[in-house]
Amino acid sequence: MATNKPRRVTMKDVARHAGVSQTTVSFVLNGRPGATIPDETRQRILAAIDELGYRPNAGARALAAKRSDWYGLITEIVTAPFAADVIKGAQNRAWRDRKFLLIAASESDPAQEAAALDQMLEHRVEGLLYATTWHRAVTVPKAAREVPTVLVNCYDEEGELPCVVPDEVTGGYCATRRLLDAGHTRIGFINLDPVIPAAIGRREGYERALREAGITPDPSLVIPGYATADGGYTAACELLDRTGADRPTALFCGNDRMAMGAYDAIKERGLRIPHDVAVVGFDNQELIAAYLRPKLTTLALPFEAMGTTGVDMLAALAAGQPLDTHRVTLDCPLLERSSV
Amino acid sequence: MATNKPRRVTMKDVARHAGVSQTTVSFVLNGRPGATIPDETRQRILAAIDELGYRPNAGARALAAKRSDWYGLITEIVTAPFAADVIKGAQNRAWRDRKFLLIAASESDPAQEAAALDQMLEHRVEGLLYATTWHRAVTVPKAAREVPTVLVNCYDEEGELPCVVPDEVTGGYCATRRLLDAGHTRIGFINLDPVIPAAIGRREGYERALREAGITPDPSLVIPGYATADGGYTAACELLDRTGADRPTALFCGNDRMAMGAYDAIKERGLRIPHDVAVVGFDNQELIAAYLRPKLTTLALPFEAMGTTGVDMLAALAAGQPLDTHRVTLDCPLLERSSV
DNA sequence: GCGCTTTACTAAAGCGCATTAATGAGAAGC
DNA sequence: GCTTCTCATTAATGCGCTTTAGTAAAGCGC
Repeated sequence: MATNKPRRVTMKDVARHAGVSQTTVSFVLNGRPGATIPDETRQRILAAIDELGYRPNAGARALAAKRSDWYGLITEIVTAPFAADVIKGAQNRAWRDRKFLLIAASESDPAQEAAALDQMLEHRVEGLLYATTWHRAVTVPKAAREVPTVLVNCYDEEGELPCVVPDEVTGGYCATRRLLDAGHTRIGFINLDPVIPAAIGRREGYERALREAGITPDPSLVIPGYATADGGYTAACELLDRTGADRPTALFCGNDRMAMGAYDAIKERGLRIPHDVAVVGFDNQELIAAYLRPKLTTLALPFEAMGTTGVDMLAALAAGQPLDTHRVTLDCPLLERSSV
Repeated sequence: MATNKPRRVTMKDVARHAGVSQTTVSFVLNGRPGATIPDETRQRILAAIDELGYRPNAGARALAAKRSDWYGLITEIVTAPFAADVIKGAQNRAWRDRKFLLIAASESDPAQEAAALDQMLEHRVEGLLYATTWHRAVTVPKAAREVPTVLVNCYDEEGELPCVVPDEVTGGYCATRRLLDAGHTRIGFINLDPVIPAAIGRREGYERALREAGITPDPSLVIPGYATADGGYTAACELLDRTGADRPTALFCGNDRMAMGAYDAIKERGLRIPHDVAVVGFDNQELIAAYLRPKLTTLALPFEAMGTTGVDMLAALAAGQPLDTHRVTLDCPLLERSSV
């Protein structure tokens, strides 16, 4: 059933209704500099637009102006709260610049990712944001080179593409520093998988903070664990079952889920948080951090800020400006709650 | 600095390179039925496309074909995990139909919402999905009437717009039924704010399940609470502090956060889950439900399914087909864990 | 060889807009 | 009264594509 479409109002209709040419309408709409339009005419045109309910056709405009006003955002998994924050940040900044975000989830499937990328390029995106849920090296599909691209929360091995990533070192430093400031000197560090950037960077920050405080890092206090509550539980048990002065009085956990497990281990032993053992987490997962008892002091990854910064970098690149920093790092803010 | 753009390859370039007309290239690309194109020619054209790295221009295509292939999705808050699931479902289904999703967050700000809607209409979306994070009545901006619109997880008071919502009644029924099947006869119901659809529907289901089991619902067992862990804790205390046979042996909680609070109240009293008190939650918030001890049996809201169904309804509407159901309800699946 | 159909292809119009070059009207200058 | 200039406006072109209305050539039956 071809439901005879009512044919949308076009600029020409507006022009006729206002008794001017289509060009004049276009000038009014785009605030053409160099074209002087008396207020009387402008009002007449605006009135016509209003009366007819005219809406510019973004596609036609893009075609004629050779600007799409689109940015593409490819993210691994839409569902992850992390990804959502990146989207939020990017979206807000993009709309501010009157750009639109074309969002696609790759769902970690290369085929789907390639398809998404194709679609974006066919929509003539003026730039591409490529975001991951966890900080790591990625291989970006070649097609992405056709357009300015910024990596968010990841980087390419070759270092060819600009990126914006969290400052893991400073994150580890801040967490440790917070515990040192609270008087702790034996600080256990339940780290993530030691080969990933987060684990490497945070450990570096952890050790730096200790050295600055005149403490020689004790490698036996750093143990890796699976990034789950169980993993945190197991690792915490190992640290807490040491005897006497050997036992840490504070734990810095690789993420909030691990901190959740650590809480269990601590409580099981009749120890109190933060009196006997202080805990700092990482990730600031609201549902965990804010609802654990006591509430968890943790560091947040700057997802939203990475989203906005990514768009800013893209805007610069798309405008042909050189970036002053090829690799931007953003701080991980410390969120004070009650576990230290 | 106008970095002289290299001018993209167009269909005309492909045509020239393959020694055919632009029309023929178009026919090949669109698999025109009725046009017969010998394989030899088709291959020549495909080769040319490949060699030149041609990509169709989606905007131009939309303009000429008068189809945008866009659907718009307006959601309250991108950040909420709920919204992410709707996006995921809608996105997947849309891509399957070779449609694209233009996603915007209204962030509960009417001005931003209106702006987003304008942008969508200017991009000539062929349909609109309007989604909320919690099931309720909404007032949709008038402009949405310009295009087929489906409400997701919400409805309009007038009942004019088609919608897809969770079946709260069946949800409440299933939860209660599960507890009845486990042998419980005094089931406390810590409900959400009694005026919202979720609370009303679930209570109806709760009472129906009881009656079916030959139990007369005891209104004193139903108490509303704030939708937080604290709210759940307070309500649970009230129920659990009743004496003897008056005390419920099972709790059905309005959401997982409230269940989390209820857990605390139960454990505080030295009662065990599920032996002394069984608990069923709602929402299936992974971070809570899967990590509570014992893991929480809960119902999931069908966000992803609502997303896909919404797109399906939109597709039907956009094709001019009548919907067989104006108001689609989707079941809330029960997720068995260990709290019953 | 004739008319007819089928096959393989194309010219041209136009989608709704931005943009360039141009034009007519009036004001200013002499 | 004439030119020159500014102001307000527009005709016309084309962005890259789809689609309609064709046409030239080949194939076929008789």
